[in-house]
Amino acid sequence: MTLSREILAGPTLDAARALLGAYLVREAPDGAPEARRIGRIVEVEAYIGEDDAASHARFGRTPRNAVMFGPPGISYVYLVYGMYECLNVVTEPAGRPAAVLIRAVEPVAGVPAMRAARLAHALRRAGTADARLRAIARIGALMPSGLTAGPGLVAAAFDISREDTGLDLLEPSAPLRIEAGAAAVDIVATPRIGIGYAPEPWRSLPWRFTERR
DNA sequence: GCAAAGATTTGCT
DNA sequence: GCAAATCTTTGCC
Repeated sequence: MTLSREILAGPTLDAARALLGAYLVREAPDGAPEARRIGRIVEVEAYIGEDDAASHARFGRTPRNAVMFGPPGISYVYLVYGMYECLNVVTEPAGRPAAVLIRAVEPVAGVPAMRAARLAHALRRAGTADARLRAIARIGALMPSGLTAGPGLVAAAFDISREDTGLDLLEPSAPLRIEAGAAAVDIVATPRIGIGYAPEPWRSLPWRFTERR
């Protein structure tokens, strides 16, 4: 199934599978092609409805999650643990709160820009000179895939923040967008990460999708 | 208004 | 393998 508004408007589990293999694209602020960042989406999680005890929508509509109740294809970015931002793609028709969390991408283009953004993010948090040196060494040594191997890291590498909430990710001219790519073939479903607070059966539902490597 | 907890990542034991 | 870092969001008084 190739990515489209229709897919995102449909069942979120189908949308999540369709997002695997699609490209996350961040246009450079100055439009320089060599600084455009592109990543192939390789790990996602689905959050479906107000009944989903792991979803931000479990409290009903709130100021933070309002966009989840809106139309599909829109971005929802939230701050987690006071430190990292995470990008979601809203799914299902307006009125039904659901989204797909982008947990990891495989860098395709713009690796230097991703590394620079990861470093800038880390340096903003580093208080001491020693911490800054460690960050430079650690991030400088990362393989490209390591730059975007987690939801907070994807956001850091692509300069995604809560200000990016509400964008239409399917709009071809959007500065941050998702483009169709070669669909993932071999998909593995496992329980979602970091939701130990949720009771069963939510905690164990296989709503995390990765591409078998 | 206050307190608790969190869709994570990193560093140290 | 575990705890700290860090601050917003939400529930409750």
